[in-house]
This record gives sequence, C-alpha cells and structure tokens, in this order.
Amino acid sequence: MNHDRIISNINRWIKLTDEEIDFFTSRLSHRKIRRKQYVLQEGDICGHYTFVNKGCLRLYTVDGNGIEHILQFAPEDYWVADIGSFHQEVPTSLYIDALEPTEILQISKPDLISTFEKFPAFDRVFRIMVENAFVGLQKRILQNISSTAEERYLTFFKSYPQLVNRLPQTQIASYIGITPEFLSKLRKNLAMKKL
Amino acid sequence: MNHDRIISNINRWIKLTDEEIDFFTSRLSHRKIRRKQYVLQEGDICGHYTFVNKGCLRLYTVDGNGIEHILQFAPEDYWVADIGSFHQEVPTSLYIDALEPTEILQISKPDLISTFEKFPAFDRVFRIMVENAFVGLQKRILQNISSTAEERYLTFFKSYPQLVNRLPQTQIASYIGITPEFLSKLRKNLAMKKL
DNA sequence: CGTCTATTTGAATGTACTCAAAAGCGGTGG
DNA sequence: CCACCGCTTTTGAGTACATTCAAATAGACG
Repeated sequence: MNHDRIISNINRWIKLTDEEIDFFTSRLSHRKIRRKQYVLQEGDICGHYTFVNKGCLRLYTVDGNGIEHILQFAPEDYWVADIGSFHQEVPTSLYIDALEPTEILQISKPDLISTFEKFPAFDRVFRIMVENAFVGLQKRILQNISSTAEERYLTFFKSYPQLVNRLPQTQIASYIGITPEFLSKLRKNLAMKKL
Repeated sequence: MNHDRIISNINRWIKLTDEEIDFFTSRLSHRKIRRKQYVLQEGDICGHYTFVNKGCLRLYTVDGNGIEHILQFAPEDYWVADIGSFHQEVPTSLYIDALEPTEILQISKPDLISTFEKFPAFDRVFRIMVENAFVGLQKRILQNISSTAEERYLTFFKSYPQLVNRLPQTQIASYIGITPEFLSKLRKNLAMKKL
C-alpha cells in the first residue's frame, strides 16, 4: 500500500524522521469500503483513527425522527474518528459510512498509544491536527449562530468547492442544517439573482 | 498566588511530577481583570492561554451589524484562547472580555513552547484538553443544526445550570444564536407550560 | 428498461426576527 | 433615602425565514 498521501499529510505539521515514519506506517491497516458501508455504527466503541486515501466518508448522527445530521465530510486527505468515543472508550452515538467507494488507512488505539509512548512527536502531531479541526468547528458554530441558510450555503460553497458538485444536495442540506427542499429553493433563488 | 485550581485542572488528565508542575506554574502570570475589560481584541495576536481562577470571561465575535456572537463562556476552571491565532500567529477576529471581575492565570506562547520542549507530557495534556473541547463543540454543532431554539435553550440550561442565573439573558441568547427578545418569549412559554 | 433515489415545486404552517415601546432593576449621586 | 440613569427584560404587531407535506419530475445505477 502506498503511504505517500498520509505521510505528506502528517509532514504538513511536523517533519518526522524516517524511523518515526516507518514505525507509524507499519501500524496502519488498509481497507476498501463500499458505498453505504459502515465504518462506525451507533453503539460501537470507536477503535481507530481513519485516514481517507480515496473516496469520501461522512460522520453523522440520526435523531429521534430518523433524520441524519452530518458533522463532517471526509474526502481524500481527511481524518475522521469519534474522538470522544475513541479516547474515553464509551459507545458512540455517531455513524461513519461511505458516500462513495472509499479506500482508508486506519490506526488502532493500542497502536496509536504505543506510537505516542515511543515517539512523543506524535502527541504533537495529533495535538496540532485536533487544534486545526477545533478552529474549523469554531468557525462553523459562528456561521450557524449568526447566518441565514443562504449565507451558510454560500460559505459551504466557497469552503468546499470540490464537494459541491460531488455530493448529493441532501447531504449538503443535512450538513448546513436545513431541509433538502429548502436548499433546492435557495439554489433556485441564487441562480435567478445571478442572471 | 495560589495554583491549586489550575493544578487539579491539569491533574484531571495526566498525573504530573512535582518537577513538571513547578516548571509550569513558575511560568504562569497572574492578572486581575475588571468587568468589561478586554483580554483579547480583534486584530491582536493571541499570545497566551488563559485559565480562569475566579469570575467569568467570554469569547465572541462582532459581526458587520455590530451584533455579538458568543463562542464560549469561561467561568472558574475553564481555559480560553483563540487557538488559531495563538498557534499560527495571525491577527484574531475574536474578542475576550470579562463579564464579572475576574482573576486569571496566563502562560505565554514562548513559555508554553519551552514547556512542551522540556516536558513532552504537556503536549499530551494540551492535546487531551483540546480533544475534550473539540467533542464539546461537535455536540454544540449537532444541537445547532438539529434543534429548535427552545431545545437549545433547555440544553444550555441542563449543561450550564450554574451560569443560567449568573449571566444576563442577552448573553445566553447570543450563545445559543437567537435574539434576546425571542429568548424572553421562549422563557415565558416554558414557564406557562410548567404551571 | 425499470427501479430507486434525488430534486423540484407549491400551498399551508410554524418558527424566529425586527422594530418600537413599556416595564423592571441595580447602581450612583445628591 | 430617594430620584434618576442606564441597561436588561418584557410585550406586541407585523414580517421574513424555514419547514412540512404532497406530488410531479428528473437522474443514476444495476
């Protein structure tokens, strides 16, 4: 399996030694996920950090009315996990599944812990990764509490241009927190404004 | 200055040695902040992690219409910083100020970096702290995209019971993303339901 | 080709906001 | 101790934003 993508992903934050890279990549397992196949289901304990090499996953909940609410899309070069379930080893209330045929690399919790113990640089790598994700979530919360649905859609459009024409609109609606019907109407309005 | 609170805050995640604790606490600076005084202003580079020993801070933005949107309340035992501005050393778009007379402990970026270099355990401490904050933000996003204002208020009520009667309602409204007028109406409805 | 899902459209409804004004409340100075 | 000031909270009417439900249309996949 080719580890170029995950290595350059990590090297973006910290320059690692060959020894560190070899140790880490030797712990990775490779999996192919079919469309709609689950990587994590409600009730499971999240036992891996998952890196997407190809394809696209999503992280979401299902509420009491059966409506899905998407927390994160994870296309190529993204990490995904239920961090709370992973670290505290409690059952997750989230799902991860594939929106497309997807190839992933995973590291298990024991392997990640032993990596932290052996090479503290990885504590730093994962600290920085979470910090960046944290900042992204803060921006999203500000959007949600301060903007209309139209503004949120336009922000999504600018932030993830490669995903807009790749994902079904229902998924995008679920991510920005509106109904698919209303997103359809928003898009119609936007199209009319621009003509 | 008394460091009991911050030490027990950190020991919650990792048991530190006396040497680690002494090194860390010797780098902390103590400040008293008056009500409405700024700890961070838009345009500054966030140069410290701030721990609240007493009182209450808030982290927020001001939008183009002059409306404040609150990202975080930081009462006793909470940490607050603009993590993005801190790590990438870019000007912040956030404000931190005091809702009450407040006492804080701060560690500067150079001191935090040197702490990380000398004692890698602190990489882990701060990784775990950010992970926990991250999980909290995920829950808040799910609330925002899946719930009505009334549900969000009730969740806030359950999550921060000690803050509900301590903060002005305008601040809580700003946190859950509604107008103060509408929060007032919600509370009236809730009071009537329960009688 | 047929089936399943996604998208669009419309009417009716509910949720939340705006603006304006009144009422309540705490602190400060005379 | 009272009167006043500034700020928060409440109230109401009118409006805008977003949802629900139902049905029609369009696309995608096997």
